[in-house]
Amino acid sequence: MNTRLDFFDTVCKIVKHIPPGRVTTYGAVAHCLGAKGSARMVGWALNQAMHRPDIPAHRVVNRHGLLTGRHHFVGALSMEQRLAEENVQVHNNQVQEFDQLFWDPAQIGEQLE
DNA sequence: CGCCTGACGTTGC
DNA sequence: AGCAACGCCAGGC
Repeated sequence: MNTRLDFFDTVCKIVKHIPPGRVTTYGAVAHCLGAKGSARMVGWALNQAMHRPDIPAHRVVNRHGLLTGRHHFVGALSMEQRLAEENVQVHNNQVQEFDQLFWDPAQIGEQLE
């Protein structure tokens, strides 16, 4: 219950704080939530959050930098397409320079700084 | 009420 | 280094 709102709320905030041209992973968000072992829950939460325009879920990918959730995107624009608009090089559903474009949720404070 | 699935990650082999 | 199995937690059937 509260856990759901807490998880959802935190994921929501983190994803919204993801800077453009940057991508993060479910595990990184989960780790920030304190549920590092529940990376799946992040995807689940995002599934609920992606329905909101303020939630750029397309910037969240798996540990391999692969756009695993693009099949869940009902929009005409696919994740790779949107990421491409963000100057993020994506090829075959895989983010190029993923290690370079990787953004950690812990950097939120730094971004605000 | 119990089992399976799911936008993942880590550890073991 | 690559592949397989297990673990998480909640939702759906």
